[in-house]
Amino acid sequence: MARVAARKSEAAPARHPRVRGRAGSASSLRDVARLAGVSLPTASQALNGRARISTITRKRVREAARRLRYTPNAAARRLKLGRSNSVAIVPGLNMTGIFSDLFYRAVLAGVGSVFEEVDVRMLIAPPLRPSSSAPPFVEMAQAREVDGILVAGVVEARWVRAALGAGVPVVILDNFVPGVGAPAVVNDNAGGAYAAARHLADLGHTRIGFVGAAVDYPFGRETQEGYAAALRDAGLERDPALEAVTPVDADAAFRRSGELLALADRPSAIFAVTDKQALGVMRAAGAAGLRIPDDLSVVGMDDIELAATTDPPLTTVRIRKDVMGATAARILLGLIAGDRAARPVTTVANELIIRGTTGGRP
Amino acid sequence: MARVAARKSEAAPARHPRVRGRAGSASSLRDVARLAGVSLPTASQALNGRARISTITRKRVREAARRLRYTPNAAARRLKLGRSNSVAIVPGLNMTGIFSDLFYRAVLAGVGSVFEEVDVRMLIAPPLRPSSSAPPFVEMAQAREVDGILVAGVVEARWVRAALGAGVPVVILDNFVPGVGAPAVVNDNAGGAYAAARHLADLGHTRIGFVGAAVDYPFGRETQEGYAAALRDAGLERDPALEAVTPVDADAAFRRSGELLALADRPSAIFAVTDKQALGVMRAAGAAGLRIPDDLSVVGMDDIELAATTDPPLTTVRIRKDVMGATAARILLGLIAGDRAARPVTTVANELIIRGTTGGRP
DNA sequence: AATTCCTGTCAAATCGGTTTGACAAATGGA
DNA sequence: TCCATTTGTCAAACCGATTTGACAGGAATT
Repeated sequence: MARVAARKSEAAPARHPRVRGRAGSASSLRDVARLAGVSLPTASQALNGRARISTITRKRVREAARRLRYTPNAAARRLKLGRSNSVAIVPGLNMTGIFSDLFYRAVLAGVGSVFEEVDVRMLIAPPLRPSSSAPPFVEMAQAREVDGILVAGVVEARWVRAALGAGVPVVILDNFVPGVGAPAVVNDNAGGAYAAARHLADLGHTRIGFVGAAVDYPFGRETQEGYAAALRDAGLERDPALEAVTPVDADAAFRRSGELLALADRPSAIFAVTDKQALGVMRAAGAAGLRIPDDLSVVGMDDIELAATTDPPLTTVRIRKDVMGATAARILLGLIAGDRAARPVTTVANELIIRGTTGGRP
Repeated sequence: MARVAARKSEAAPARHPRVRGRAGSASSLRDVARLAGVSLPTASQALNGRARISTITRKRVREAARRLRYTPNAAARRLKLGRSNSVAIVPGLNMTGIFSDLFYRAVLAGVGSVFEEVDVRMLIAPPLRPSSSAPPFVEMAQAREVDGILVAGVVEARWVRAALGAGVPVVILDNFVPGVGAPAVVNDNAGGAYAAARHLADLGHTRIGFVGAAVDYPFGRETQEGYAAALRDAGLERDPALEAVTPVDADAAFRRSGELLALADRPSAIFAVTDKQALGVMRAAGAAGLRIPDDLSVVGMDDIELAATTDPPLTTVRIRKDVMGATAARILLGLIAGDRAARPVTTVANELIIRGTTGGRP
């Protein structure tokens, strides 16, 4: 029964010499150890530098690793270490996809820069859809496929809880889910709107129009509050006739602001809560024969790329999306590292960018 | 020396009852097997359905798995199976970041839809930078961290070779690297330009201006070729005075096309190779007092979101970025599955979208 | 009743690393 | 010279799954 032994490939040099470089055959630590003439654990230690290894041995192992183009197998390392060194980026319910949303695109640029720096992988999870079954990111948490989860936008509380229950930290971007242990990073919508309206008031405008967004969402509500607070602080009366709520796109804003401008006592300035809407306002001004900023001042919010190239360039409140993203990423890294004391909500301040669409009262 | 045995946790029920549900303690297959009263391999088989397992046992195991919210550990499975079920998306040298580029954003929407469907994870690799050391995606290949790589844009041939050498297939989007075994998916730039110019010729225009891009890149060269071919086929002479090359942005195009329109024998139509440039042309027309399409026809290329909302809406050649992305993804999946016969280059056709900026010759 | 064939289950090996602890050799101190 | 350290290496255990093959016990066949 000579068939018994000969399990270990050590036994005999096999029929063929070892096939190296064949497609699909990465070299393992075992190969490195063999080439360096040391045991497998020694090779591991030599490369990772944890234990007492003689300089000469370490050098031999390093050289062997280099020659074999050795790269540790990611799955093996993850299994042993219990960390995946990667995070999931989850497009929220309000997004059509991570790549299809202008706002999140910018936010994620900030996220990416932070994770790249510390060599953490970013996994794009499939976008959330309303559904009764667990979304993929929950499974990813339970499978320990990721060390942390960053949700961008709207998400159901129970799924966040499920992920946290699996021991995987979650940070929520641009949205706050109360009563769940997940810290959030949001824009200071109220502050931004305040700055915009205040800027117009400071220029001497007394009839300041408002093109807002639906108040059922935090964004719409908060910007309206900021606008109202600015008027109050400037000693101005709010006039419901000057306030409009429209969907967040240029066409809708074009139509509604046209009506505002047709008023006998029309506004001399308009604050639109998004640049897209501001673009619509500008078009409406043109259609009404009003010059900007001489006859009408306009302020937007967001600072989209296009804002700098309109004619005249748009004064706007810049939402620092990259900062939001980077902040969220850093908080998540902290939680992964074991921090327990993350603030429930971190608010990122805006920046007023004064360009050419605002001027003194005519 | 009673300390000897008692390694296996089976031995004694320890001081505390098993801590389940503690944060960070996912349940393993061992837990499931124990709860179901079967051995570990039996549990595995029961869940994966490969072998002969009695219905009753299978049911018991399934139930146990459900109760424990068992999800197989991703790293363990990957290690054993030798596949990671994920692919890397690599932003090419010409991109500032995967999220910062309008073009690739759209392409990646298509990529994402395909991979989501088959439950393959998408890893965003750090953007390439010119450097002598191996970019991250090569290491990811060598570490078998991904099963395949999708490069979007410009990439150095040697790094592609390195990844292929590690046995990981690569597909290149929007660029072709000759002499490397990586299939490419590109847009039919020449065909699109041909369609645009031909459309103008068919409308009766004989002096058709061209606002192109630098010919050192394939895009610039191919669109110019398409334009030239269309004129030739329509029996028109090319006039160098009507052809301009500008950076791909609205301002540059605005200036250069202004010069074209100032010519005594000005063009009655202009084809700009990108929508951004076409926007500049439209502005130049406005500045020169020319009405569109009555005095000047304009065609762009790309079909950016904005194109549909200009005044009048822009006639353009739609680059089907989502199709490009989906095609590349499918080819990559094929290669991962073992296909050997992928076409070196797959060209995706464009679509002429006729809107309001083109009309018959004045 | 003896033999063959299924069925259902499990022990053991494996994927490729990391880490603990044992041990031999070299060094230092008395 | 002898004992106590220190230093360098390796054997073995482990992470959490999958898969092969051995082995009982029951059913079917002769």
